[in-house]
Amino acid sequence: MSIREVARRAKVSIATVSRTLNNPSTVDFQTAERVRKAVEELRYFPNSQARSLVSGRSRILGLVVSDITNPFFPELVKGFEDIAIERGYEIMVGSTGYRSERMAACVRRLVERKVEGVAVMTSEMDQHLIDLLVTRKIPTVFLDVGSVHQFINNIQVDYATGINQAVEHLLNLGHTRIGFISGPLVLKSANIRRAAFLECLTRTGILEDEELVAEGDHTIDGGLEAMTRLLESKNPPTAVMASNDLTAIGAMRAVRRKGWMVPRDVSVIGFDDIHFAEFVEPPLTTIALSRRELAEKAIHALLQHIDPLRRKKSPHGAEYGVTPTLVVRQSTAAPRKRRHAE
Amino acid sequence: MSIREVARRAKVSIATVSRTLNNPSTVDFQTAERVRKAVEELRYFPNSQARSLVSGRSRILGLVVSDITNPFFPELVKGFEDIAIERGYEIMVGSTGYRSERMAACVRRLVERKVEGVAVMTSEMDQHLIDLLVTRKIPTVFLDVGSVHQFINNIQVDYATGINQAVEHLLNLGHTRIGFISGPLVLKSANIRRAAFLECLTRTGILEDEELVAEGDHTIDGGLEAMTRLLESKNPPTAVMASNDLTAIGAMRAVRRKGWMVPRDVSVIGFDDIHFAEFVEPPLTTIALSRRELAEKAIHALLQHIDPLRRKKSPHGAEYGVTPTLVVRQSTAAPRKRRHAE
DNA sequence: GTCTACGATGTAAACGTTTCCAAAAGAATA
DNA sequence: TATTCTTTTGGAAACGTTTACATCGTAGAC
Repeated sequence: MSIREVARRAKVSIATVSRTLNNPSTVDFQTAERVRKAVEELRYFPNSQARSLVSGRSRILGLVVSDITNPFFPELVKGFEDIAIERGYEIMVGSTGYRSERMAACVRRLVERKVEGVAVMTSEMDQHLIDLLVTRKIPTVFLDVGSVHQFINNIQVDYATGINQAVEHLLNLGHTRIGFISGPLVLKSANIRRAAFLECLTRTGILEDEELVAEGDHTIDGGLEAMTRLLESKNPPTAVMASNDLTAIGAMRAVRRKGWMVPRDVSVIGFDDIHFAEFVEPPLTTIALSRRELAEKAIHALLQHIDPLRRKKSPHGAEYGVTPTLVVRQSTAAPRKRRHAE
Repeated sequence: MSIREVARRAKVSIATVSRTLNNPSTVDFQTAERVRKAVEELRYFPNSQARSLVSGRSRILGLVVSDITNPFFPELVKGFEDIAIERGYEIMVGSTGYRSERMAACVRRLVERKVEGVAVMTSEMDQHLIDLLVTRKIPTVFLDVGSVHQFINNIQVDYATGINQAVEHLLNLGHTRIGFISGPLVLKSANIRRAAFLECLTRTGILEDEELVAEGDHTIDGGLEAMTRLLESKNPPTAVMASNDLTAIGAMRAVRRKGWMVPRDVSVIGFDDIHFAEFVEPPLTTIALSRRELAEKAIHALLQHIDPLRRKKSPHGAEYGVTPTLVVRQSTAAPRKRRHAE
């Protein structure tokens, strides 16, 4: 059961067993073999709690997401898990459900489990929770909403580039009335995306009309409602961009409900490129944000702190960038002449 | 940082601090208050590794899934997490990616972390891994593929009931040629579903034709391919049931590609009722398998073992049941007369 | 042949808790 | 007043590791 029994069976001390497991080069080959044999025979597995208690390293990374049920996240979790395992870490996932007390409970659990780093891939976090992590010197990486600091990293999505590609795509097709459906504006992250969209649309002189932007809630139903409102205006947009793919899918439904067709009557562009985007009808043109890349950057950022920490010189947090790119599918096309809102 | 500092600040022994945290009734109210104040001021969080090392209870439950990216799982994970947290446990999720060496690594990690129970919600597990868990007296619950044993529980999905409902629904609509697209037959779980479908179809005298059943792989593309094959036969089915929703969605695409329409030319029924089923075009009629219920049953089964274990009388494993039910949406309708395969 | 250095091993002290046991101090009983 | 029982507290041993330090050969250098 414990290292002691392995030691007894291999006729060595527990120290030698430990060394065989962690630092085989420091023990005689013959002895090591004997130990390994004993380990095998007893089916001994080291107790990681004891291990990390004494070594101070839990080898766990925390991942905080808002809602695993949101199709954006599973791929992120998967990437995170794959890479973490590869690097010898485990992950502990927590969903906040957008509720701040769940977020607090989640952080508390991570701290108690002595995670060596936390990736917060959801909307902002209360300052006192951040302090909690910082005072414990736990490296943290945020998505979009973090301000770089000691132990605090941030991954900044370069919205402008992706959105510009999309707008250009629409302009080339001949669109001039381009609408936008945002996420819920209570969320800082939704505001960031909204600001990026509007900034780009106004810069190209496209968006003059207040009527062309609506608020959704990052769900299909929200997108449907928002788009319905947009379509009710006297002069509806000929193309609409959405803050995420679910919203875009909802928007497409709204178009269809009105008896119009995508992309014939309205072009639709999403954001994220969730797996399903490829499989809706018509396949959704969208701005792809690679979850794999997000996961890679996040873990890289965390590890950057962890190893040097052992060497007593922990670097300052850093800013990382991820650039989304347009994926053209079939939900966009040249606009059709319309006389009126029929 | 540690309990010792709290003790010093509250001018008590560490034993008293521990008692205040775990068993407040055994310590004087005034003292307890003093301790709580110190805990608060120092922002002390107990170290769960030390805690579980000595108490022998990790308060972690393991959840093994095949692929978090498969839309069936996120809801399961969510339910599992919610309920576990509620009961004072954490969860540790592992994806196997259908690869047995990943499964082994996953189990190993769970064992090393001393999880108090494991839910294996994926296809079968090698016997030696099961033995690993059993000899360590770690309660386990399987989905469909487990054989009840000491410490081993199983949740049996009552496929017959759900499938019967679906077949009856199709019969009532007037269908007589009903096809079926299975999952990958290398997976035991896919075989179980397939057997249940075929058994039901042959019982009602519906399925005589080998040509009406095809093998998919539980993905959209697999469903598309399989359905395409089915549609190529001289006398294609007027309705098709699929082993899961992704397959059904793929099947619908195949129908559309052929220039036919769902449900006008072919009715389609899925299985699982993933969240997206409601949002495809047309909304998918499917046999709903509640992930929430699965999670509840799984945790219930595990907890059943864990608490009594402390009281030295651990019950034998048990069999639990979950009954899926038909959800009628718009992918099914009465068959249209057809002369030929056009 | 002695000295030094090094490689292989063991001993024991941590790590931060929980919990058993004993002690102390009243309170209740005889 | 002496005894017993509570209630509250502290001391110390465990839990299963890692790791600094000590020990002991043995080989190479002189």
